[in-house]
Amino acid sequence: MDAKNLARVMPIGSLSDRTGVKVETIRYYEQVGLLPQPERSDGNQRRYGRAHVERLAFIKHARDLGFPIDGIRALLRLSDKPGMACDEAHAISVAHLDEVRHKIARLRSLEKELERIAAACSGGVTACDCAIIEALADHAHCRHEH
Amino acid sequence: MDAKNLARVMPIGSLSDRTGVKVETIRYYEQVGLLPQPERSDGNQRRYGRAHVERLAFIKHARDLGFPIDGIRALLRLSDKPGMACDEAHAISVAHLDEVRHKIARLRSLEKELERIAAACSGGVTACDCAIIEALADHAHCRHEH
DNA sequence: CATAGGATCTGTAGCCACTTCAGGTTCAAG
DNA sequence: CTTGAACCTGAAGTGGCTACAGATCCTATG
Repeated sequence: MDAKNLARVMPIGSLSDRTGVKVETIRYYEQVGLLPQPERSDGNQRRYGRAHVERLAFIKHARDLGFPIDGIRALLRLSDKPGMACDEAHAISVAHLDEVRHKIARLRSLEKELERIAAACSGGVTACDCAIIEALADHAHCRHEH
Repeated sequence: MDAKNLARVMPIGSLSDRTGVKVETIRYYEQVGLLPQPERSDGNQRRYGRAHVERLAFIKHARDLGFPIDGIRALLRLSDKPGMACDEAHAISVAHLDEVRHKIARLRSLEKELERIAAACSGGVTACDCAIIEALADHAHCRHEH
């Protein structure tokens, strides 16, 4: 019974518990227009329903996947008026995927460079003076672009 | 001759050109204590020398490698008093390398998930209603953790 | 039914690492 | 000497929250 009641007129803390999104973040999402303003209790506290849970779960999932707020706003707009939406949703996702791949590529070249730099000096005080700092001081030492 | 003169009493724009760091960013680095305050012209404009070029190049290189400002501050402190520094520099670099590797791992699992989601709907208007939006709405569909 | 204390409210400031802007001053070429 | 590019300061904006202060509300217990 409790669960059902909660589903109808949840306060913000319960919504937070259900979705794993912090209370402050929920208020932030409302402020920036991702979540619609919910009804309020007599004492002016937010009361959420099932629709809010679903929408916030959608937002959280997309954020976890790294979509920026603006991208999510676009996806939500599409999901509100379904039908024609597919092409556009696909484009947004593919663009995001592209970005993720670029980030991966970039980080991998950083990884290689950092490995090289860190290996140059294994940490003994005597051996270097200091290879890491020297490597950072002179870009010409690098074997990879960044 | 011009190059040598520039090397002695460069204005901020030339320092920017030489290092590839934007003018505003240079002033920002000064403000947060990464770059020492340079001498000023009679008209109160910054004049930089060779030492600044080197230090700024170090900073830029480290930033390009993704070191946070605080890490760079630490590395610079070490490079100022050489000798004992190596252990610490090594620790900072290895910690950073670790972080980079974590980011890569995380991004790779996002990549997989986005690939799956984007492939579910190839973009044709007719076929889906819409698989992407559905996938985002329900975390339970996911094949990977995130 | 009173009260205690946890949950919620608003509004503001802080985080990182810059970027942008407004409104002024200085410098160097012609 | 004039023009216009470069430079100056200080404040505000960016994204995506997080943290706080000080007030109010809600509900479980005595």
